[in-house]
Amino acid sequence: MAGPTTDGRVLRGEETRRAVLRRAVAIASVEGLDALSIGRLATDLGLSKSGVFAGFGSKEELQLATVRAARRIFADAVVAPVADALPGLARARALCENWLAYSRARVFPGGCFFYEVTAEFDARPGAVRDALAGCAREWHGTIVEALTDARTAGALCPDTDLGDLAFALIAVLETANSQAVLHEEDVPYERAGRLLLRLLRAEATDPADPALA
Amino acid sequence: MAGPTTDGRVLRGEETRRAVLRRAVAIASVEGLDALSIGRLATDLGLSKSGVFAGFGSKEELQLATVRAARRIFADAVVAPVADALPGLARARALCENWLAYSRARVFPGGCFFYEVTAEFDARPGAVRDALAGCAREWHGTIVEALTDARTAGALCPDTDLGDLAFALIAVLETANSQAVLHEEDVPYERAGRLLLRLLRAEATDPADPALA
DNA sequence: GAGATATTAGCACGACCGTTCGTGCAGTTT
DNA sequence: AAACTGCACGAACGGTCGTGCTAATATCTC
Repeated sequence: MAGPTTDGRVLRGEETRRAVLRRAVAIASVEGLDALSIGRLATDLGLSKSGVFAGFGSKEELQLATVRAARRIFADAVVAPVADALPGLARARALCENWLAYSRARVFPGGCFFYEVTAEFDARPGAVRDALAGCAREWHGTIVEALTDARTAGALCPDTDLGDLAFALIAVLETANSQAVLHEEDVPYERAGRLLLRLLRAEATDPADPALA
Repeated sequence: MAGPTTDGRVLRGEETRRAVLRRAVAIASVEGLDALSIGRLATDLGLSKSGVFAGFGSKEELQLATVRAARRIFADAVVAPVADALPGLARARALCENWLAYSRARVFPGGCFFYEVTAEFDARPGAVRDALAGCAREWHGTIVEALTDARTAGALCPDTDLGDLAFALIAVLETANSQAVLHEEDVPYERAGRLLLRLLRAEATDPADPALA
């Protein structure tokens, strides 16, 4: 019945949960989800260990909540802004450019949260891995969707393998992030920008398409 | 003056060190270098904690030794076999194909050791990060060297940016590993195989070069 | 043989881990 | 005003962590 709760107690609770998660995504992007410790979060935020624990119920639930929080931040930074862009090729390119900007700006201090954390959990079955696999599929799907629109609109060759193209785009993005963070330099982002355009132009019906300017 | 030691005591020591590292690289490729614990290694191998500790002197030295051990395994699996291949384009391609086979065969149970561990440490300054950055540069250099030979031999366009090309090849390899491990499927390896050839052909003077068959 | 040396074991330490419990307090409901 | 609800607290639990010590045990040198 009641809409969003106005109970001051639960509102305060949600606020501390948010504060914990804000700190958690930052730590995890640098040191991984395993390095999240309840005691450390509590100390950092001036809370009690048991208070932090109670807000999530278990370490794994804290990790899952952290993944969800990161997903939201990523969506806001990378996906949401392309709503303005035209569908199709322009939107696909905007997604990639936004991604590079998101990594470059260190929206998460350790670079892309999902790069760090997926490498950490990709070989460890469990709820966290499943959640991360879901995020990866979602992002992959977002790109494929934009590419599909582009092909439907006639901007991409009809026989282009969209799965391969999306794979290649994502590969360029993630590697740019990885090398830029590891070596602390910007060159990888410049390489990625060039390669992105080449990959799209190679499949475009009109290499001089204004969306690829 | 004695060459390689024949002292049975140090030989035994080296053997247990090797045993520890064999286990360590396997664990680290799945769970990361932070998940390496001296007590766990000791239990797994039926040794005492202090025995394992004494063989390395500190946790960080154990991590560094693990990286060195992984580097050796990688070099043996991926780089060494291409000595037979002709230099140039054929060798560049062989490096990439060997890399895919190395990931696919799970030479390390968690997929590529360096993918896992580099993501873990890329944003954490320290000796481990430096060692990993060195390995990355070395691998990057190996590819660029092969590509340079190929261009010198006239197999690649003279104006090809070899850095960009090496970046793209590595991007495809690492992403294949990442997605294959995360989703437990083989499709990424097939995509990578196709994309590899496309990338090389796009820069080749003769797209029908037998090295790209 | 005796004695030097290098690898391993046993044990203890302080610190931190995730988790559980009982309690206090602020806000809501009646 | 009284009863109830939900968040946060402090203290404590059993474990594991990395790291020091001090023996014990092989192996080498003489």
